[in-house]
Amino acid sequence: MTSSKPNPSRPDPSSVPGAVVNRLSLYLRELQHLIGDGKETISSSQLGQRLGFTDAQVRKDLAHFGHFGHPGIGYRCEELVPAIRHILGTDRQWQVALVGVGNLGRALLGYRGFQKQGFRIVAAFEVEPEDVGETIDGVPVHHIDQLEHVLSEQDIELGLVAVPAEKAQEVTDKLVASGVSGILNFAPVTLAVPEGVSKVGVDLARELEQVTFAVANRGNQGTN
Amino acid sequence: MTSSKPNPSRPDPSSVPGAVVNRLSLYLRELQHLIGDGKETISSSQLGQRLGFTDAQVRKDLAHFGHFGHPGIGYRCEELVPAIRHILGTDRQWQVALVGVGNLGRALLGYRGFQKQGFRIVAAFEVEPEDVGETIDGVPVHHIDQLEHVLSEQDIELGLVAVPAEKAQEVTDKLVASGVSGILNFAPVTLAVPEGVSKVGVDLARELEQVTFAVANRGNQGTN
DNA sequence: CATTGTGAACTTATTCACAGCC
DNA sequence: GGCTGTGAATAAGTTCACAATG
Repeated sequence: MTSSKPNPSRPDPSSVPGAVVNRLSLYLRELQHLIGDGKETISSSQLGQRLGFTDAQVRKDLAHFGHFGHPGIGYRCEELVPAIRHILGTDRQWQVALVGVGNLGRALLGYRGFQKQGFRIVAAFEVEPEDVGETIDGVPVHHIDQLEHVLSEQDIELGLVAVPAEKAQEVTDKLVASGVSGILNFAPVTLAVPEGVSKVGVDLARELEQVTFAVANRGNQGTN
Repeated sequence: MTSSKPNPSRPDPSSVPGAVVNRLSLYLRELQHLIGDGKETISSSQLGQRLGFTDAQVRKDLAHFGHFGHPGIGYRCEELVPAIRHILGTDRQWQVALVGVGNLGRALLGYRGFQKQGFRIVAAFEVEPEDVGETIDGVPVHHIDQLEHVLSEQDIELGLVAVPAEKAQEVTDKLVASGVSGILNFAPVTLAVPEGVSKVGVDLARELEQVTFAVANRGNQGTN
């Protein structure tokens, strides 16, 4: 404990359930759309309605991190967006490395959504000699053996793993050894990462399986 | 109730929590790797260990759907894999339509992981005239106006939405009108779908935000 | 007076622990 | 002896409901 009176804007972050963080990023996305539509404030019930949550859920989630609302008014979009970005850690730029410039890797290099949220892919890596040396969407493709060297110079904190399943763990180990602290993994394997390194996995076939389960068992409207 | 004695292999599927289904597909993936490695049986504790769950969790999840284990032995991989595929609905082929052959759409067309799990993208759609008529990875690209027509002939049940956010709802409405019953959405918006249609959203920037939260708040090992 | 923030009630999910089985 | 399936116990997450508030 640093102070006797708990600071409402910075509660113990490791006690926050993952589901809350997931919803937080959903709130952020929706708020950004709302701002685009010129809306100035939104109530917890309106926001919840758009995303399929209750008003209480929205308020509780946000209350984990501070007092962002205004009684009688709701939440001011322009105020809440930077607050959530701060919580998520995206109130600054993150430099990202990509490993694997196959099909998916190339799509990630061109994906605009990353830049919009402050992510910049600044280096890509491959084993295939024919891809090395190329520049794709402004990003230089290095040989994978250069990974540690390039990362040591560029202050890259996040890694995208877009290699075949068999190579994913090996690549992950290299990223970790090079000091990366978070990984987004597109290979269909569960990666082992050391304590202190975070990872999230995106497996497209698994996502579709969630859909087929719901379809085969009629009426599960599903995760966002 | 259809019978007095509850059938253990087919419980009410809509009562199964989404988180269970999500883990189920993770079990499936791991089991498929295990078979590839020549392992014949696995215990709930071993399987749990590999994925970061408790043994009880694994057993409870599977017990939702039937009696798949063998006391003293564990689960037989070759037996459990088809059982889970049946539960998830992937014990058959699913025909899939893709809308949007930009960056991401093209990557999806070439993605091998879909085919491995029984998904076949059989038609793609675009607005941009220069892409229409093309064949990418063996998949014909039709004009979006042909969507309803093509889908009516091909028994396509799932749709992949890989268009810009502004067009995603419109495209979704068309897919739904054409009889699709499940949607995997890559656009960074929350889609509205009618009752009875299932959807799952994959927002790459949001996934990365889950990583940055964990990194910015040290030690949340993260999903998967 | 619409709307937040929040304890208390409730619901859902996870883990424990052990009888039953191979 | 090793391991499952499961009811009971515990923990976590969600909703209710209402006092506080600009």
